[in-house]
Amino acid sequence: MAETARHSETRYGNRPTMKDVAARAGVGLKTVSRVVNSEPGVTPDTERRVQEAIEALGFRRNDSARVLRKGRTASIGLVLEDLADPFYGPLSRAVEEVARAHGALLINGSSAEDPEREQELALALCARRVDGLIVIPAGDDHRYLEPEIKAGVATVFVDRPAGRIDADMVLSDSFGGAREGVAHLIAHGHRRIGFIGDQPRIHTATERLRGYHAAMADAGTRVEDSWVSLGPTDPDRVRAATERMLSGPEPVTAVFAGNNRVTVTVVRVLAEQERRIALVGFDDIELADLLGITVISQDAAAVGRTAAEHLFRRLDGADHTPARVELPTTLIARGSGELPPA
Amino acid sequence: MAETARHSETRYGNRPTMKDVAARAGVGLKTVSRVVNSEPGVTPDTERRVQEAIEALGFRRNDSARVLRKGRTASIGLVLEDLADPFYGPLSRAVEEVARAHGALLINGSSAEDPEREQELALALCARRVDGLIVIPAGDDHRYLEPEIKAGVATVFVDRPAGRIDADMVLSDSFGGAREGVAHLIAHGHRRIGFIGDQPRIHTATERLRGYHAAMADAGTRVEDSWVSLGPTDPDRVRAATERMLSGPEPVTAVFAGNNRVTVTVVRVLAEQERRIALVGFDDIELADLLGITVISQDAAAVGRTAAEHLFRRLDGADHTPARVELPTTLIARGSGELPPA
DNA sequence: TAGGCCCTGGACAACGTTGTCAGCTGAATG
DNA sequence: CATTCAGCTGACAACGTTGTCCAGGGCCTA
Repeated sequence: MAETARHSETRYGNRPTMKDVAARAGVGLKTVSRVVNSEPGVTPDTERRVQEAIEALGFRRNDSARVLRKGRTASIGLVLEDLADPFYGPLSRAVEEVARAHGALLINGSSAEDPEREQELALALCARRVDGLIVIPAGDDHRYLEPEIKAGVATVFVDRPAGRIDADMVLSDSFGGAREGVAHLIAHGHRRIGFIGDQPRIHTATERLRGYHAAMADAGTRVEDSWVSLGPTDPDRVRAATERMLSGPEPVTAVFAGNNRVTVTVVRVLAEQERRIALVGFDDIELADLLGITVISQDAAAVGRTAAEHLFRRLDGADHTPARVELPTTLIARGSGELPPA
Repeated sequence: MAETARHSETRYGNRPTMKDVAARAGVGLKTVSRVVNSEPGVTPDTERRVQEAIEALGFRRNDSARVLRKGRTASIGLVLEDLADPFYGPLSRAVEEVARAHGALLINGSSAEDPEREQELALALCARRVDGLIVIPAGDDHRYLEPEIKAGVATVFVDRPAGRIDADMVLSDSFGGAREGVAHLIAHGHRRIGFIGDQPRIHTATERLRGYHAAMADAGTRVEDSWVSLGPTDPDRVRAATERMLSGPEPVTAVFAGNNRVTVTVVRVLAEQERRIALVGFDDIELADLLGITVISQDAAAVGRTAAEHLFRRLDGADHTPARVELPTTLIARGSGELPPA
């Protein structure tokens, strides 16, 4: 007896279906479908009757059934690292705007920099049959997406390259940006320059480190091991790393911060110092202008927009070979990067 | 002839179905279903054969069909104002975490403060049959959601109250927070205090204004019309409003900023002034500690978490009457709010 | 007035999955 | 050796929608 009760409660409160609407309006099922989809071939009078029935019953089309029938979901998935990160907010929003322009919804999730969670999320989105997928890689092996891509899920990797798979990518010029930033410090007289970046398994982290080394090499400047620190970007570690560089036998006179989270912490630590230490950070930050922080800026919104547009171009049938787009960065001088060595 | 070609290309690259897997593994359809859902009653040997077929064909379950059959989508919708706003990032992330803990995906969209777009989005999510809906209202009439709520979509309104409908809400104490912030300024000797807030149709904006008036009245302090400015929070308008208050016949000595966007712009304008103007802002901001900005902080993550937990409690069957939760705010003194009148 | 055409409306199958139920096999039991 | 039972397995319907196709009726024309 509990059987039937449970049943009727479970499936979303017994929502009315087109069949119910049809019955109430005294028309055929298909006619309701035509009205709901604004298809031609329905008399104004019939349409009115159907609309009234829809109104009265509180009917709403079940898109799951629609998707099942049509094959397209009009939705795309976005797997990013952390929705709460100020870099990804604008990126996500830009993707959403493009999706909206194409009549698609956005489903997104955060991987929290965990490769397993990235995979889990991406595959869950594929199971929902998103038309396309934008992934900010946490892991470095994306072969698990091969069947999906082959099956037609338009996929674009963003911010970091895909691993062991040939696919579309939209990246920022991490190497060039870091190189320019460090060269900027060198140009202002610095030689002992620290680098604090993210974990080495993250591509952008190693690219930026590579840029650092390139700039130092360009200037014929030696690099001490103790000036470089890669690892998780939680405040505690970054703080410790910064303080270590500032207090060693050969203390640095400038720091290059590998991303926005690092920059924020480094700024705090530097504010506590007596010496004025120069700083250039990768990624712009809100209010950085007021704090006078010199940054290498990458346009998160542009990255997201580019990726999404690329994705929809793919969906619209263009099946050129996988493309790799690299967007330039901009150095914005605001003071902290122009301080002379102390 | 193009007919068949178009057809076969359209539906997502002819993905394999359970039927295909069954055929390849030489088993029945239902057995594949059992394996995919880890249901009991399958011989290890059979399971292996099925797994191999799945592997070989690159099969992935079609969740649309599953949803159609089962009635639950294991996903919730979040309609917010702007994903790129630093207040909503953490909120969204908190919702996501709770959803994840309940095995649900998050679909979200930005209303851009447009009531029509809010409705469009919310209803689109309902058509996808999300199990629950979290809405940060842009409009002030949510009767359009009545049939959905009646049909079983667990709905929670956040940050601002629902309009003309009885539903669950999770709010911050805008009135109390603003009152405390303004009282703080008064306690530090200010009498001519400006208020810059969002458009009056936004509930939190008027609540905060009410708090401002309450604090001023508490102190028996007169309020000039020219000290109050409500409107869109784009930098240009806020800048103009701020400059007007600072240059009138009775210039203010302190400003209360109605939200984070306003605060950011006001900080910029104040930095250009010769006089030191006191400031308290509603919402905390990244790096506000370094800039010494005193704020009324509301915990965005806590708001999101509370709302999501409430939603899932609803889904789990608790059908108490609609609840209204109000979360407290915290004043964080950092210097800008403690400046004496100039 | 008869014939043909267009316009509207409806019956039916199909989308890919899961729930129900019945059949089959092999082992355990009388 | 017959019978029962349990454990696997598969056939079939159903979920709610849309595409296909056909029927009926009104209107125009010859």
